[in-house]
Amino acid sequence: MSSVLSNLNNGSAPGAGAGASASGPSPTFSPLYQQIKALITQSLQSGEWKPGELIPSEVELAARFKVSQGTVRKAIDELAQENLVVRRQGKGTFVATHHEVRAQFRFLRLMPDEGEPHSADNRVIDVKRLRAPAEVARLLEMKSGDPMIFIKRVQSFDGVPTILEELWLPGVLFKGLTAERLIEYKGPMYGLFETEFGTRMIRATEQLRAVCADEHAAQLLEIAQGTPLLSVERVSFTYGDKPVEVRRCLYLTTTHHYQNELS
Amino acid sequence: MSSVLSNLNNGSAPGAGAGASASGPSPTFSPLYQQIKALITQSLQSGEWKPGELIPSEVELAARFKVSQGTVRKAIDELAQENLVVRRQGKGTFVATHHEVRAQFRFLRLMPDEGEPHSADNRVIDVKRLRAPAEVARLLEMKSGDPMIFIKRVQSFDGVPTILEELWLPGVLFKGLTAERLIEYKGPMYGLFETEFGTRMIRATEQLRAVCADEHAAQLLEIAQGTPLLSVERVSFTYGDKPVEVRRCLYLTTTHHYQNELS
DNA sequence: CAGTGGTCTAGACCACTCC
DNA sequence: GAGTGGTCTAGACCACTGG
Repeated sequence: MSSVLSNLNNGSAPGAGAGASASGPSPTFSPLYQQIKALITQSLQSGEWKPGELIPSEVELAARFKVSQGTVRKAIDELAQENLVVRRQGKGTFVATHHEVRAQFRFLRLMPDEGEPHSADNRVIDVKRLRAPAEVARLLEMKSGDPMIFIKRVQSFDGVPTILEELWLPGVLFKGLTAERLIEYKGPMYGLFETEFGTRMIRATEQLRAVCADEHAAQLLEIAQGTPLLSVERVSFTYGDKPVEVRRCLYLTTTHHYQNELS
Repeated sequence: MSSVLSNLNNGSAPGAGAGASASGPSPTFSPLYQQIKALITQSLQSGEWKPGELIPSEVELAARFKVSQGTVRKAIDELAQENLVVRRQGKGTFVATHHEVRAQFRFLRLMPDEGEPHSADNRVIDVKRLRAPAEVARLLEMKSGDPMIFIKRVQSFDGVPTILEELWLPGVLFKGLTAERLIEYKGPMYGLFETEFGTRMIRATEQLRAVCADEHAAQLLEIAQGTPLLSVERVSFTYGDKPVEVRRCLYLTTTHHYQNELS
């Protein structure tokens, strides 16, 4: 009947209301739409519906979960708001993907002071297999010394080197990742991760600081040592709030700036 | 009857649906709940309900606007999401205010690298009446030379000068603002603006860059000239997306960082 | 206890998209 | 036209808050 959900609709009329009922000392309850949301998220995570694909319609999901369309709708509303899915009127609801202009700029806040953002051209400096340093391991909730993939690259805009990035990825999740794959791949790196390695970045936290370019950074960015740079340390998370990427970026902010909205 | 709204409910059954009907070449339509949202926003802006106060209940608003409670609910949902209003179950819906811990950190993203954020102590350096420079006027959609209030202050954490700010405010809106008022006032500056001058900051945009401390900044922050600083240029907006503050901050990021969420 | 927001349902009509 | 998400209603029960 009521599937696995803690819904208690039986015979009688409409009106349900989740929450505790008379029976059972069950400790925690969550609203029905939250449970639906969790179920849908599971299907997304498991790859039952892949990025870019259409998910079942609201009516179909309502039937599957034996709840009203309104409840499914509220669940999907929240998923859409968290950018896990995208609603398109008349078409349906799609799994979000990093292969869209739309999603690109959520994770790249560096904008030119004037004019529209150009696409960067990427120069891969290095791709190595390394052991996780203590700090990286801590941030990714792994053990120090676990196998990792380390990537260093420089991004240029209009031929001007502007971003120097160093990434750490869990070796287990990104086994076949090589410099060649990175170089030949067209499009955003998170798109590559998503389609080739089945790991989709959902959200990230960043810590920003102003620092001076050391000799190494100065050389790669072709600037004077001591030039002020914007340091951005990012931790990215996939489904289930699992951290899967540590990234340390240095942005040259002479003709660009980091754009942020406080709302 | 149907008030001022473009709702077309008459006699018949339930089910309404906004949008164009047979009559009239009316060009633009917006959903009912958007119109309700706009009306509520007007009441907030006009000061009919002041920050911290309780607004009428959903049922009361539904009656007033002659729509269903669900429609009012959707309008308020969006207002809550935009932080214009705060819902409290069992109590009611309140006008958001800057006099809450909750609201403080939305507009101050600088966090200590370790430990909990302390409250800053503020040292007002200067409060002047000036004419708007071209750049400030442009950002605030005013005319170059319009009367402005200029504020310069330094904020310290644990006795360490960390933030140097320069603010520009429209003189018309902040007439009675003096150094004394700023100094004697306890609590967040946006709280002062809200209660004393009736201008509530709703959202802001920030542009971040890494720069070097010039002589002036170095002196006030008690650091060496050339120290890298995080430059944050903010424009704040009040109701109706009207820009009412330009702020240029310099953050010392040796023991603090600018925290950001990408989601 | 009454009043508030929070959840859930069922059913209606709408605008949009694609065939 | 059929199918999708988007809006709207009316009514039910719930959890939480306060007197």
